[in-house]
Amino acid sequence: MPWKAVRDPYAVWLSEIILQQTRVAQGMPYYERFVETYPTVTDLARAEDDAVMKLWEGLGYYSRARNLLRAARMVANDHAGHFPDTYEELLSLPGVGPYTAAAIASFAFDRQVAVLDGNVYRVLARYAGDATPTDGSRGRKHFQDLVDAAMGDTPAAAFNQAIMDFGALVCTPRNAACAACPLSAKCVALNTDRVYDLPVKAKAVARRTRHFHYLVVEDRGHVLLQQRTEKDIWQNLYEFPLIEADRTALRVEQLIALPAWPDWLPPSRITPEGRSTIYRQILSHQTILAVFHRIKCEAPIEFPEHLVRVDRQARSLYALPRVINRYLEEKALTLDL
DNA sequence: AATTCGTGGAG
DNA sequence: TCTCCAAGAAT
Repeated sequence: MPWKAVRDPYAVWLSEIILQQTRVAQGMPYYERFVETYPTVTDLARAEDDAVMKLWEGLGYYSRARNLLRAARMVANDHAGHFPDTYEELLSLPGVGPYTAAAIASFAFDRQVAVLDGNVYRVLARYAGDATPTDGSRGRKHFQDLVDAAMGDTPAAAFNQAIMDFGALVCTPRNAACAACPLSAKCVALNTDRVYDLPVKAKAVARRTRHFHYLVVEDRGHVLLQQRTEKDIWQNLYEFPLIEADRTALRVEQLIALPAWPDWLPPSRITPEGRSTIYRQILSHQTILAVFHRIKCEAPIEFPEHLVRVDRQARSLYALPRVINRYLEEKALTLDL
């Protein structure tokens, strides 16, 4: 990884935020773009919210982007552009939790703290044959104790990098390299044939299905977008005006009758121009079924403040959820009709 | 403490 | 198509 030898706290922090719940291959291009666009934390602190969201577009878990900017502004304004160098102070930054604080403290400042991430859970649970559920506060405390003991006085930066690399390259979730593993003789999981039963997670993921009807309102060659502000998915991202319903099998003529139909879009002034196929977007806890309805405005309409009538710069300015971009790409629509 | 927050790759 | 889950954090 390009940042592996780097000790710059900004680079370490940025890469660790990007890699939260994210594969290296997926996060790498984002890291490159961020350091290129914002070489220092001060540069990032001066950025516009929408610009940072746009750079984060497609990476998911967008609270990371919002907290990234909040934290950058705290470092720039409250710490004179210098990252705090202790675990506790790092933990106080928005978006920096126990794992990330330990990673920055050890990699950037040589503090003697051990990281606990998905790799560490897996390596320790297997090696010790430990079936304590890793989700939940009790499991977290337990495995933190184990990794603290395992690290001992070994220099933290080297130990943390090594145990995570070991989990990522040898003791992998599937197809672990047990035959080549230097710990195989003492690995309890291997010697009791439980490698793929560990680690244990107590809870399973439950997904609910939601039905989104997007109104692609074309007004004299432009399109209307609105920002998501509710405490819900995709907060701060932009999307077409949305009507959420209980099913996808609805046409504009039926949507008009719903209470959720926007009052600024009078049915008398529009012409429905057909609906898209159903787009499915799977999130961690939801399945979104989205239908796009093209609607032509016959006469100019007035719309509320929270809507933006986008010109040809739209796609370079506004961060959109993947499902919106997939629709635009498939339709070869650039928003600048 | 339990839920919720995206997206994509692998099997 | 379906499940798992990836250098977790906030609420």
